[in-house]
Amino acid sequence: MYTSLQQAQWKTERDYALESDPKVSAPVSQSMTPTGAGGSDHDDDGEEEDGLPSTVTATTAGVPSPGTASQNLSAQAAAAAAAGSSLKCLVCGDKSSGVHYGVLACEGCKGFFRRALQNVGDPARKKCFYNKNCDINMQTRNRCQHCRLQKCLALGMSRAAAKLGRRSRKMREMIRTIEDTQTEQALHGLLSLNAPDYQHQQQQQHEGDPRPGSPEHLPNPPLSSSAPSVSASSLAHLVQQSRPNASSAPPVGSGAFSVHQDQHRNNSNVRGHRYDDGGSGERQIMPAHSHAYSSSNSSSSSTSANDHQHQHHHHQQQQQPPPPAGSPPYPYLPGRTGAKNNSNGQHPQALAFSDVSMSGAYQSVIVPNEASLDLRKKVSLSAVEQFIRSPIKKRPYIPKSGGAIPPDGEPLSPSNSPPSQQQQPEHSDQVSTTVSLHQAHHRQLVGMSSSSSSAARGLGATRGMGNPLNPLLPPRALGREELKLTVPHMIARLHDSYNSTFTFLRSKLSEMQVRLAEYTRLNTMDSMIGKIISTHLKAGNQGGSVGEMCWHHFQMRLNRTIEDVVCFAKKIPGFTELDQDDQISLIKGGCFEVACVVCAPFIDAETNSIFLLGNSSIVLREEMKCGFPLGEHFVELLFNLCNRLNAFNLRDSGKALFSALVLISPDRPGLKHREKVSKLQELLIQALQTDTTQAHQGELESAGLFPRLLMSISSLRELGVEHRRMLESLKGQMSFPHDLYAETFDLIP
DNA sequence: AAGAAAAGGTCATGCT
DNA sequence: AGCATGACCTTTTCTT
Repeated sequence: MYTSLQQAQWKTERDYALESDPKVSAPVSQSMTPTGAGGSDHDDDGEEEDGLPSTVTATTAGVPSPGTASQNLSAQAAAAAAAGSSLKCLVCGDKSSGVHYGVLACEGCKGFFRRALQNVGDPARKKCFYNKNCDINMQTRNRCQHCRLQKCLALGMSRAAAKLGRRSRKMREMIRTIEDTQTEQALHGLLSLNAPDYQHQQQQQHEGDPRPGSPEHLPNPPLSSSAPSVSASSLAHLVQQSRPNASSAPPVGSGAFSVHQDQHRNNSNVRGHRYDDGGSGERQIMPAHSHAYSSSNSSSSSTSANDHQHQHHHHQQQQQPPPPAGSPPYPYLPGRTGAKNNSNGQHPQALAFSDVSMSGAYQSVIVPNEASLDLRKKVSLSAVEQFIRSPIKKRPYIPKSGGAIPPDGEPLSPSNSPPSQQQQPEHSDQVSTTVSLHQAHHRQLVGMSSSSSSAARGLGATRGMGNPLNPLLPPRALGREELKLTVPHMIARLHDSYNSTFTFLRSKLSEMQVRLAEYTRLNTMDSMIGKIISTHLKAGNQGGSVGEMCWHHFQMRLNRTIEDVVCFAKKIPGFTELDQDDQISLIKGGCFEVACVVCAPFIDAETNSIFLLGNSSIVLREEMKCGFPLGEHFVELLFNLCNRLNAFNLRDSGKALFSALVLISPDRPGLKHREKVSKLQELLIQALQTDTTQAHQGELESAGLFPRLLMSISSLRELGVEHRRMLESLKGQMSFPHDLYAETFDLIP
């Protein structure tokens, strides 16, 4: 589909001119002269740095195929009509030409990101001259390379993620059925994880080129390794022990929870040694993980992106307030792309995010004037356009967040239109999206099969529907059991469960803040003193490297969190109704990833450090890398992903729903009844979307939050794969003293 | 084997 | 002149 679509979208003014004459279907011959100079070595940098082999294209001075272009253009009209949609670039809102580097992107952003990967250009230009929160849309995308790149990365663009872009037609259709265009992009990673071909892909990775440190080519641990060996395991015991009567739904409310929790805690105490954190009596932190930008297999992007960031920050350090060391948190928060009217009255970029169009029926809403979208070449630009178009530096750009007055009296940019105006389209579209999801759910409830076009129909039918706050309630009376599986119930229940389960968060986060303040103050006084004290603070680290100390705390925290995850999982409505072996499979498969979500706040982007709960010490990223058995790459992924998750600024309810969604994945190995898990997952998706829409209503950052969350699931998965892979390689070389951890990850010899 | 999809290359264009 | 951009192209990889 994308082929025809992209053909339809590659229109320059020349094409429009040609189209005006229907007889002229062939493009002006622009014979590409293959210079043969090709053989670009650009990728070499990235490959060395990020450990990712780039796809080296053999540039055989190709023979231009004259027929191709003609065929392309002659098919344009039909293709456009058939496609019936105008997919938007998630970065800038321009017309997308397909999925590039894992993200629906236009040719411009594709090329931009490619050059970024190739590390082409002056790094100084990658600097943001504003507040690192520049709005990126079609008109402004050339103003700030830094923010554009950051947005690309935040959306999950990476060389490695590109592989997720190739999926079967069947898969693509399935995705489209489920969601609107924008969310489809976000679901991309999630659903592809569920797809059989994902596992196949993992198998291939396992068998494939094992390049150390390169998740893209990591030999994954055998999938069977994560399949549950249920019988008599302590994990199974945990699940069984506090398992509520499967025949009766667990009551909503803390009472029932506390019983389970108590059981759970008591049980923990029995294995008290596992929680011994060196005498502090505190639970330790388990570092989470991540990836500041790339989604899946982000390694490649992460590296090359890091390269950029490092260069970028090197420059910044000379001219601007010191940025955080290493990869800073992505400053471009989702919502910075809020709807705005640009000077041409063209469509606000936010529409790219809120583009719910699945069919041509909505295209007009998204792209009122196609021709106006073509901004390049030979078009005489208006003064305003020229102002907007001219790139980097000279432009006095007014960042949205600051709301500052333009430095030299320029008129306010369109980005400064009142929030109410900006958010209106976003909100309404989100509502529509939500409604379409609800309808899909309802179809399931009533046993209807969904067709590929049903989403679009549903969307059309419900556009403008009222009551945005409760669009998900099924329009029919529900039985008691069904009532339990409604979105509002799910949100309320999980919110409670999250807070009652991960009780260490509040106190430990406060402690972390105190430590961080102390740490920052000392570092400000004197970096050397700070370093010394930092090292001193790492008490209990006797002899070994900081990385080894982190490893100790990492295992303890994870060991403990696995229990919490079991507890939390059982409070997910519908979870205990799953097959018991499936419950264990889900927990085994997802506990690490949930732990990452829960513990992400203990990574601080500003200081680029992690807070160890066990001894309350602050450890810098670089310090942790030294001797950490899971490898430097793992630490990189961990920090980047945590920073990315933290940037979402999720409320507790959002974290709870997101954690649950991470856990309830029908692709986990060993599942017997995937369809049941799949249904539960779908409900969680709806709940998460509803919650993020409502909880972040009115926040500029909320635009695109939901899709970004979904996309980050693939990053989490990637980190989980890396975690298992590294454990596999360590298996025979060290002992794992924490039983639950060892059992969960099949480390027991 | 054919077709689809995406990566990567080339170069006209416009800006500094 | 040098550089960034993006439209259009070929090549490669994957799916059917």
